[in-house]
Amino acid sequence: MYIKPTDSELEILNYLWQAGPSTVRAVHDYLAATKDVGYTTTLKLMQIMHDKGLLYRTEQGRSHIYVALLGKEETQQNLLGRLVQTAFQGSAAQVVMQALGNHTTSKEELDEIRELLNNLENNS
Amino acid sequence: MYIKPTDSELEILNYLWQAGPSTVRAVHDYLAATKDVGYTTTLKLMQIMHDKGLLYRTEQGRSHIYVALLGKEETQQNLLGRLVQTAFQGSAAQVVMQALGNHTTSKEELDEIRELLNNLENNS
DNA sequence: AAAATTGTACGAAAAAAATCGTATGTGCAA
DNA sequence: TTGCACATACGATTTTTTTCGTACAATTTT
Repeated sequence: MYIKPTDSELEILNYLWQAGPSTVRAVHDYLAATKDVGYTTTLKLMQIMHDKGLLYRTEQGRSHIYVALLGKEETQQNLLGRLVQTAFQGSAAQVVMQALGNHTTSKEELDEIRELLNNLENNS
Repeated sequence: MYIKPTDSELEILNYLWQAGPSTVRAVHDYLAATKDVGYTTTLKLMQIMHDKGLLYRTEQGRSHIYVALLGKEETQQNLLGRLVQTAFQGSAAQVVMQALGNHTTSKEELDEIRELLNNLENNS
């Protein structure tokens, strides 16, 4: 059974996926840029994530370096899958339609999707 | 600012969207069919949702009839939009690709998506 | 009419998440 | 060497969500 990261945890994971192994300080600076939060709050969150097995950490001098243990794509898949089940009655097509209809997407991306569509049809 | 329904609230909303105006009893029977939960728990949840403005209710004899105040599509859009932002860096195309790649979708649905794709491209 | 059933209200507690203050240790600079 | 900067640990609190027991009223059954 997968663990569902909370919204706060996801913010931290996003940073770690993008930045790679990081200190609490780095993560905190990133979070503090967009919201009002204390350093110890970020620290505690990351400690809890470590306890839960969401993060690995190693000592570096007198601070710690944290690494995400969940993969980005794996987590996206997990979260998307949940949403499909809980809010879209399991219909991926509905999700796709809504996603396409309500968010702007470039021509290149649309072409990419079209290609994927063709591949799917050929292999079924 | 939109209110994000919790997972439990979403289960109730799903039933109300599908069944229309319903009593707590009806909702509870539905929930109890798939999970172990007490009647007063469902009652309280619906009372809280009423307090939050997620449900409207009217008296019917000595019981209440509840109606969802959030629209289904509106809520789906809201939840999907959040996921796009929080887990997919705002890229709807990524969501589409993952949704298509990892869930089975019928030929009819794929065709429907393709058509939408064409419409999008023509109007941009 | 008495008893069982079925409904709401309400308080409280349990569980999960998020927040922060304080203590404490270590390295570095004045 | 004294003190400031900065790191973790940890406990406590607050907030949100979920759960349920108990009280009480109305209806239905026996």
